[in-house]
Amino acid sequence: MPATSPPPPLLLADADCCIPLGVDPLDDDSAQQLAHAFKALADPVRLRLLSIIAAAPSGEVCACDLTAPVAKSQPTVSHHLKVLREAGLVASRKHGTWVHYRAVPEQLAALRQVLALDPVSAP
Amino acid sequence: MPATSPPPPLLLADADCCIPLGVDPLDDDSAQQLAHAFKALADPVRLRLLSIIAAAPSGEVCACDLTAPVAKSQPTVSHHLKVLREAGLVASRKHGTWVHYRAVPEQLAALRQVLALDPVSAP
DNA sequence: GCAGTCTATCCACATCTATCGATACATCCA
DNA sequence: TGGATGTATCGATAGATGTGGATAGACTGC
Repeated sequence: MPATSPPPPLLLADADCCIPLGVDPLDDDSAQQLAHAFKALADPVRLRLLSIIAAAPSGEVCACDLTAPVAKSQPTVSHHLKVLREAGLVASRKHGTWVHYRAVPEQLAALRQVLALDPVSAP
Repeated sequence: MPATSPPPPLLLADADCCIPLGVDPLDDDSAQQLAHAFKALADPVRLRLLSIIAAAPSGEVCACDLTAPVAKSQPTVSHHLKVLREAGLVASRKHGTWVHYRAVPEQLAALRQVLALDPVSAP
């Protein structure tokens, strides 16, 4: 049923949850959002998928070219891509039968900023 | 039995697994190590603990002051601190009966570097 | 020594998650 | 229109993980 639309990828850049860890203790809500984002990175298959996508010269990679490098089944790769998409780390674009994935630099930058200890070292 | 010593915290800075994601696709071993580190960050309680430790003015926090802020039991907090310690994100120091925890900036910097897309933006 | 306190470990349990076969959906082409 | 292909979803299952009570170990002060 289309009553419940798919949850939009949470954009950390828009939230107030990206204060460097060393500056202010996290409140509970921010910690929940950040944990969700880091959870998407907490799997070797997803890290490899993200690195393949991010390192692509064209900036985009067809999903059909992602199953072989990670040596997983097509449903498994699709599941991991969904997790990365819902975490806002990648974005997808339909191109006929194929789906092309690209990295979202803003989300990666937001996570980098959180891992900083002082406010100045955050780019 | 003390035959098996506790595993040392894996130091990403010493490994060759900290190449920015956008530069080179990750090999399987590097992905495993990185996933282990990000897994430590993939829990809201651990993120809050790490932020409290990293934001401490003295640079250290007694474990006895960490149970109340996160509203978890002492065994649970001890477990999460162990995960952070084994991931190399915090270090501990015994001070009599108490144990003081401090953040490990090098490990956080290594993870930040991985989340970069281009080699120059890595500090 | 002994009681009290702080920390880590052990154990059990509920929940979450990665994985893959089967299948549905969407699109293209003949 | 029908077959082929790429992708997403469903269902089931094995393994990982968060949580806390009970308990052991370490240290302090009396």
